[in-house]
Amino acid sequence: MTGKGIGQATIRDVAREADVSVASVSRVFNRLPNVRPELKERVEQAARKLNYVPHAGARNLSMARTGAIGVVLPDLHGEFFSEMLRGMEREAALRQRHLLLSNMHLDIGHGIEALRNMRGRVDGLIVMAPHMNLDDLFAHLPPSIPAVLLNCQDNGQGRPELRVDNVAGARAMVRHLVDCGRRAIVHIEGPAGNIEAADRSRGYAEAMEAAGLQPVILPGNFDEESGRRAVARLQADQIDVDAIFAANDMMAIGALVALRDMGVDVPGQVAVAGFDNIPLARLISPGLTTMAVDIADMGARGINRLVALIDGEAVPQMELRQPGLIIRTSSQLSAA
Amino acid sequence: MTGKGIGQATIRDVAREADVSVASVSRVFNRLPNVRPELKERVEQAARKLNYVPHAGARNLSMARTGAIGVVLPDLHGEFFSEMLRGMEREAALRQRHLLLSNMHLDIGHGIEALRNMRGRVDGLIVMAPHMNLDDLFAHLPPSIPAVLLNCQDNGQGRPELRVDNVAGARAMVRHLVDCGRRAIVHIEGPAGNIEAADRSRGYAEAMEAAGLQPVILPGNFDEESGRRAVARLQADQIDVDAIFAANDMMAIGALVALRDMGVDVPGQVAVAGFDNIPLARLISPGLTTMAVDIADMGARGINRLVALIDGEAVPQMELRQPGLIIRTSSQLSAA
DNA sequence: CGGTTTCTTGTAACCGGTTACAAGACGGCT
DNA sequence: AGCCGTCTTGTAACCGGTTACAAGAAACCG
Repeated sequence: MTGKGIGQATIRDVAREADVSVASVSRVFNRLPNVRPELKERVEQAARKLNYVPHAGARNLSMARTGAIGVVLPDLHGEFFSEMLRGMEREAALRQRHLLLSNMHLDIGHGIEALRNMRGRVDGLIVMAPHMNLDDLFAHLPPSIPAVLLNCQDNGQGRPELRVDNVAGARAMVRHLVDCGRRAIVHIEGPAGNIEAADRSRGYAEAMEAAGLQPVILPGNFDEESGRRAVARLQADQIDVDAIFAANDMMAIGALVALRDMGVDVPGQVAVAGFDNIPLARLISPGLTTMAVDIADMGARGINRLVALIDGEAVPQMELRQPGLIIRTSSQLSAA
Repeated sequence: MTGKGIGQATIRDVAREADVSVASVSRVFNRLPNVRPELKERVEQAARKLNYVPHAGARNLSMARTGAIGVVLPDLHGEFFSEMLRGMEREAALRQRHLLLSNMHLDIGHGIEALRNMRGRVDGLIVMAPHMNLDDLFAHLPPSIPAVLLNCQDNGQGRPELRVDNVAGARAMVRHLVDCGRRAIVHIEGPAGNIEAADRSRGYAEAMEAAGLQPVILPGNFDEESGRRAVARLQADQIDVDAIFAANDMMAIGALVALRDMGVDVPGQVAVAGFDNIPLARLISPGLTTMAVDIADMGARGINRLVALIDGEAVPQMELRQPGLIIRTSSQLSAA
């Protein structure tokens, strides 16, 4: 035996110490009403003496309920995910649930393994996987585990879903930029295969066409650095531009910083806009115009739905949330 | 019976289906070598047919090991915690561990309950509680559960600890500001009762005294708004100031924004400095001078230590990490 | 061919709780 | 006193895995 100590007291130890049955100890700890005060006192004393703490794992097994929720995210970089997690945590704490983190690093085989590992560990799953096909993902999972999907691609499993209307949001942003007098509006796209990126790109293209303007799309992958690179590319290729609409705020900020370094005036010469309204968007200078998705709230609602689902209540199959335009300095009217 | 479905297949179902014993099924799933290929094939086929996924909870109970690590944080606001969490997640994934989140909202009674709830759910704990007395916290917990403390107050429990040398960092920052020619250096403090805030405040006061300068301390509580308020207070009270050293970056940024709104030139009239080097510090304009703590790395090392501890290896009792000065535009030499 | 070793497989106890069920204690009633 | 209902308490099965141990089969040996 290692030096790990004598192991912790179990419910049977307490029962022996208090000279009662395990059932009684269980009743005391679960605050069931039908237990004589004198006996209750004896049990509590014994538990204190042995420094007994109930073993949650054993409890979970016998009750077939863990009180935990599995959160499967593609990544943890940036404020987007931390905001989402914050919202989830708030709601979960409110409902006496824990959050079990698991990120699936792009690779689907790994993702499936991650999901299977959750069985018996959590009561339900929140899955945010804008970058992968969910049919593949859920195919290897028993269908009875409750799950709520956040910003995922279409799925045939009929699971409840929360989504942001990215197409409409992107359209609205283009219209705003046009209203500000911009014409040469360039879009920096998100990573390939990401459904949110694709939707925003589509909204952009549609709105540009509707306005009779020529769409110009540069590649990106949602991080600051790719926003920077896009601007460098614009300069190198001498592309005419009076507005940049990035598919998310981090890229917009990268673009902003790059433009600042190049001495280009924002919004004087070029307007910049993003998407998500991460906390940073308000703090950066100039303030970043963006489409507000209440990220934390979305996470919270996801948890909310999932808990309802776990408790067997009916939940709406799908909710499409409309993002709202937040106008800040970075898209002020151009001198006209 | 509710409409929850017929429940999932268990190891016994698979055993029956494949006409073998549960032990054999277990051996197949745990990849033990001593099982005849033909039998292995039969088990795998049965498992596929029943869509069997092992129940992690049951496994954990019988092996007395969960593969999960409990992370107890005081809050989830702001980039500091999300960076820390990101670092932890990275390291945990590397070591095939899950993270179970739990934040203790300031209240110690609640905190104790949160810790107790972790027994049987996790193999060990990472505790970051700069704002509460750990003796109280751990007194109600069996001492045998492994735990690593991050930036905590002194504790008599002799648990491994990781800490940032906040006093030295604050001193270094004051010296830097003095070197830049600043004399009227005001400190915006963190919340009362927070050990990190107290240490930074102490470092500030010591360094000011050493430089023969008069310390001036304003209250704050680590959020942006309190940085803003401190600046308003400075203006209202007509306090003479040519540098503001906030106890963390978020307050420094609040101060920066407030000064910007007031038309005060940074760093021309007033230098601003923070502490932590959150990602935002680099992006804001002017760039924020700050003390760099590699937050994500610290989280990762915490996990690393904890895993070693769980595995019964020896780990150093305490590590004091030195933060590094990052000079950005917000503290450029004043015109002299 | 019998004895020993090695490999495969199954039986049943165990992890630490919960809980259905039964039995005993007690009080109130006729 | 006898009967019944209510309240308290204990016994033992169960949740779904792992694993010590034993037994049977196969291989190897002299």
